[in-house]
Amino acid sequence: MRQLKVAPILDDDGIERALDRLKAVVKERGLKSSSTREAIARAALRHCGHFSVDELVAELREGEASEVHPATVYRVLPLLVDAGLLQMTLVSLGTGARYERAFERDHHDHLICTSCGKVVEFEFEAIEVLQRDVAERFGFDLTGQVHELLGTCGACRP
Amino acid sequence: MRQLKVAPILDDDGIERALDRLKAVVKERGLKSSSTREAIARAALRHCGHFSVDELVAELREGEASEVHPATVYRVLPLLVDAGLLQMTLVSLGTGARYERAFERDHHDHLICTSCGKVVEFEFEAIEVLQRDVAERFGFDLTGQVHELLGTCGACRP
DNA sequence: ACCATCATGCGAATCATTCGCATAATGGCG
DNA sequence: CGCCATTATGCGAATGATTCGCATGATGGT
Repeated sequence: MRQLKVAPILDDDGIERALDRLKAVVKERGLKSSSTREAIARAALRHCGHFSVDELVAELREGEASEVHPATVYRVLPLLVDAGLLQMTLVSLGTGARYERAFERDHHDHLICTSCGKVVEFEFEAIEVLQRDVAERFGFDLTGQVHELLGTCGACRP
Repeated sequence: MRQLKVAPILDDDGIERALDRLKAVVKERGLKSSSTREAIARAALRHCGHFSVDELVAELREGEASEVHPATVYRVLPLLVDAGLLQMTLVSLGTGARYERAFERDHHDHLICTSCGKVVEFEFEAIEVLQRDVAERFGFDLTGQVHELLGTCGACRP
């Protein structure tokens, strides 16, 4: 088990690789390219931590795509998830979806303090092995998972 | 690891024990008793599987509490969760909260087919041990968790 | 019984997300 | 290179779950 540092920034080459992957998915589905979608992908990939749709929209408006409409972002994000660029996280907090980069990044789970909101990211291969065992045992093809541990951190306890 | 059958019905004695626990929490927080809250608790505890807020409201309207307002149910459910009578589940499906009984029931996780919606409940002590390890390692007091495995079941694959 | 406090019903308000539609961009094909 | 079918986008309205504010009713300690 190990705690993960903040995810390293994805360098320019990494971004290109991610966009290539996106293009592949776009082609495979018979979709068309679009600069807005690419801008959304770039803005999302820039992030090191978790971000909300609103934050992403705000950043895009400041920068490359001053006209993006939230609806468009809502339409594009699932595609980025399918392409493996992002994953949805912190579902258990309930207040709107949050995303984080999944491309070229170790898979990890979250430990969340329900009192102060602190989030610890950890990677624990042993758990993943067991998860795969479960899926196999029941004949499932594992495609995703939500695994969030909720509790009270040391600082929030008397 | 073992698959769980449908949860057994909680018998009358069990329901009384659950209500006692609820009363204890109510007292401890300086709240007051109420027949509506008890009716909501009873209706919720009757369920063997997962249920939505709407379903619960509908049942209450048919039965013991024909006047309950959804807002009240929304207010009461978190208390029942805190008291350990219920837990929120199937968060990853996204469409509104679902609950299930947690009182006098083995803890378990869910394996969900994203294609047909089938849900397999399983209990896997080894995973829980590791979860506790993680919490301890980071100084957290574990109070809850969301653990849902998503995939495609055998029947939904070619 | 009295009174402060909590619980409830109700409808309006919120908030994230989705939809419908009109318009713009894209890409394959002639 | 330009046409046409198809996809992408912006926009604002619609949705759907959940929450809020408030007036009224129930509860429990004194």
